[in-house]
Amino acid sequence: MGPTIKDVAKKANVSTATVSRILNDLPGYSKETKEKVMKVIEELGYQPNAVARGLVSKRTQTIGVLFPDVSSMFSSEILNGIEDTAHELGSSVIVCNTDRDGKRTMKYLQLLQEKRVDGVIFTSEVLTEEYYETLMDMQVPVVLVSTASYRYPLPYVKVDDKHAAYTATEYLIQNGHTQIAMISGRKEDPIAGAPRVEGYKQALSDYGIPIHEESIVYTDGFGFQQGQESFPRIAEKLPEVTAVFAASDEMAVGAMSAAYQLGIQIPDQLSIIGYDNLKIAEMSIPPLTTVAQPLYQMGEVAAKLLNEMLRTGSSVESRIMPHHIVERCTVKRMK
Amino acid sequence: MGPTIKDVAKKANVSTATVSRILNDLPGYSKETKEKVMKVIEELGYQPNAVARGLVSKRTQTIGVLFPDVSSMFSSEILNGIEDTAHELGSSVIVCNTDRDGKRTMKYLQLLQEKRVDGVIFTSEVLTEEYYETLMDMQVPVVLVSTASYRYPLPYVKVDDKHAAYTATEYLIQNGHTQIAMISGRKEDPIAGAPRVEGYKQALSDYGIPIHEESIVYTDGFGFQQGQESFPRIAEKLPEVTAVFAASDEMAVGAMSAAYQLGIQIPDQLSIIGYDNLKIAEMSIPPLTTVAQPLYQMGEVAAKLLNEMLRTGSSVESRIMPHHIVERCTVKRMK
DNA sequence: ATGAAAGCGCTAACAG
DNA sequence: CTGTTAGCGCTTTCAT
Repeated sequence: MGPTIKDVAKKANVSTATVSRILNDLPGYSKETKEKVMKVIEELGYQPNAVARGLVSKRTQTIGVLFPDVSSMFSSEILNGIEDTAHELGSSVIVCNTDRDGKRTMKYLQLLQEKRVDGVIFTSEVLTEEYYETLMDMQVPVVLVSTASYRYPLPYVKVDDKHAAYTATEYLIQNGHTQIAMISGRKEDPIAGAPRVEGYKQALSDYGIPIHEESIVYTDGFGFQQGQESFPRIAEKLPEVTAVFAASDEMAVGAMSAAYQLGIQIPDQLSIIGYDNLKIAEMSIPPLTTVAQPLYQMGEVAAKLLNEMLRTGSSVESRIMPHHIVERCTVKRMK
Repeated sequence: MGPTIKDVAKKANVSTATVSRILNDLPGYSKETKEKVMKVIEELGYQPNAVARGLVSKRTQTIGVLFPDVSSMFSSEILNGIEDTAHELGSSVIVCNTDRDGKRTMKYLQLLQEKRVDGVIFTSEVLTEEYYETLMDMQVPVVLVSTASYRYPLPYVKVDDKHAAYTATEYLIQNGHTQIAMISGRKEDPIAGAPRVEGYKQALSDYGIPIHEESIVYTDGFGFQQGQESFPRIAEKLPEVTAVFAASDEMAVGAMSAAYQLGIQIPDQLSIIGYDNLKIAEMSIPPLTTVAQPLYQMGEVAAKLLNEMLRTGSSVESRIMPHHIVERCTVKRMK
C-alpha cells in the first residue's frame, strides 16, 4: 500500500500528531516544520486515507441520493445539481437507483447506513413510513426533492405543483383557449398527480370555464408512452378541444407524436403545453412550450440545505422553488 | 451512536471475534451461538460499520465513475447499467462529473484515491497521460467505457466506431441513397470523431460512391445545437444530398429541427440516420432511425469486468460491443 | 468452537 | 510548538 501518516512522520522526524495538524490545518506547529513535512509528503506522494479519517471523525464526506430512475432526464438533471454542489462543498455522492421498488429502496437505505453517509437526499417518490423509520434510525439529515411528506417533518425542495399546473393552464386560457384537456399522471400520486389536476381545475374555475371530468385522462405514469397512448383518447372523444396540458414533458412529447400520426398539426390545430422543461422540450418538433421546474437548482439547493444541516446540526426550512413558463412553439394564440 | 460489535459481543456473552465470524460467515462457531448472536443483533438493531470494515479489509465496496456530463442521456444510460450491476455485485458507485475539465478530473481522481475506492470506470473522454499516471498510482483496476487508449494498456468496452459508422452509411446506401452527407463531431476526437468519418468514407468507397470532403461538416461537439447549426450549411451547399448521417442522435435531432424550420420534410425530402439510440431517438418526430450502441449493457459489462479484475487480481480482455441499426422512420427507401 | 490481542490509518485529548 | 497515547469499529492471527 501507499505511505501512511506514520511514514511521513518518521521521515520528517515529527510525530503523527503534528502531521495530522498540518494536514487539517489546526494550530500548533512552526512554519519550518510545516515546510519540512509538506516536502516529505510531496516526496512520498502521500495521500491521506479518508476511510481511516472517517472512522474517527464520524464524517465520511459522502452523501447518498436515491432516485426512482437515474437514467431519466428528470433525475439526471437533479443529480447534476446535487453533484456539482456536493463536490464544491467537499462531498462525494453515492447514487442509488431504487427502480421505484420498496425492497430495493430499503436495501439501499440500509447500505447507506452501513457506509455511514453523512446525509441523504430522497427524490421523487412518496416517503413511506418504513423509509421514514429507517431514515430516522440513521440519525443523519435528510432532504426531500421533488416530493414532500405531510406526515413527517422533513425539509423538502420542490415547486408548488398545484400552482405550476395553474400557471400552465392559465397560460393556455390567456392565449384564448377554453376547451382544454389534461393528460395527468396517476390519480393517486399525492405529489405529481392530484395537485396538478387541482391546479388545472382551479384555473378553469377561476376563469369561469366549466370543468368536465371527461377532459382529464389519467395514466399510470409520466412517460412518453403514457402520453402517446392517451392522446388518441382525447382526440377522439373531445374533438372540440383546442389545447392540452400534459403533466410532464415526456407525456407532452408522446402526445405530439401521437398527434403527428393522426395528422394533427401542432400548434395550428392543437396547442400543447408540458411540464418540467427537460432537455427534450427544446429538442422536440416543434419546440415545446412548458412550465419549467428548476431541476438543476433544486439539486443544488438540496445539497446546500443538507450541508447546512450538517454544519449547524439544526433543521432547515423547506423551499418552494419558482416555476415559470418557457414559451416555445406549441401553443397557438387563438382569436 | 448505534451499537457496535462490542455491544453485541458483550450482550451475547461471546467475543467480538465470534460475532465477526458470524457476520462474515466464516467457520468457527456452533449453531447455538450463532442463533444467540443473531438474536442480539436483532434486538440491538446492530448495523455493521462499513467504514471500520473498510479500514482493515482494504476494500470499500465502492467504485468511482467519471463522466464528462452526468446529465446527458448518453451518460445516464451508461450510469444506469453500471449502477444496477455494481449494486448486484455488492458495491456502491460514486459519480463524478468532470465537466470535461482536466483540473476537475484530476481532483476527482485524487478524491477517489483518498476514499480508497476499489476501482474506477472512466467514460467517454480521452485518457491523458496525467490521468493515466494517477490512475496507476491508485493501484486499482480501471476500465474504460466508450473510449479507449492505444498508448496505455487498459481494458475498454465500446463499440467499434468505424464499423458502426460504416454500417449506418451502408444502410443509407442500401436504401438507394448515393448523395450522402455527414455531420461529424470534432475532427480531432480520436474516438468518436475520426473513426466515424473513416467508417463513412469506407462505406462510400466500398460501394463505389465518390467521396467529397465538402460533404462532411465538422462541429465542435455532439449536441443538439451542433446538429441544428450545421444542417443549414449542408442544405445550402449540397442541395443534391438525399441523406445525412449524423454522428450522434442529438445532432441528428438538431438537424431535423433545422430541417423543419427550413420546411424540409423528413424523410420525404431528406433521410437522416443517427448514432447512439438514445431515448430521444424514439421520441422524435418522426422517430429516428439510428445505429444503436448498447449503452446500458456497456455499463453493465464494465462493472462486471471491474468486478472480475477485483476478484481475480488479473487483467481482462477489452470488449467490442455489438451495434445494430434500429429502423424507425427517418430513412426513405429510394427508387 | 471460542477468546485475547494486535493492528488498519487517523484524530484528539493531554502532557510537556 | 510538539509528542504520547488512547481509541474509532472491525478483522484476523494465534492460542486455548
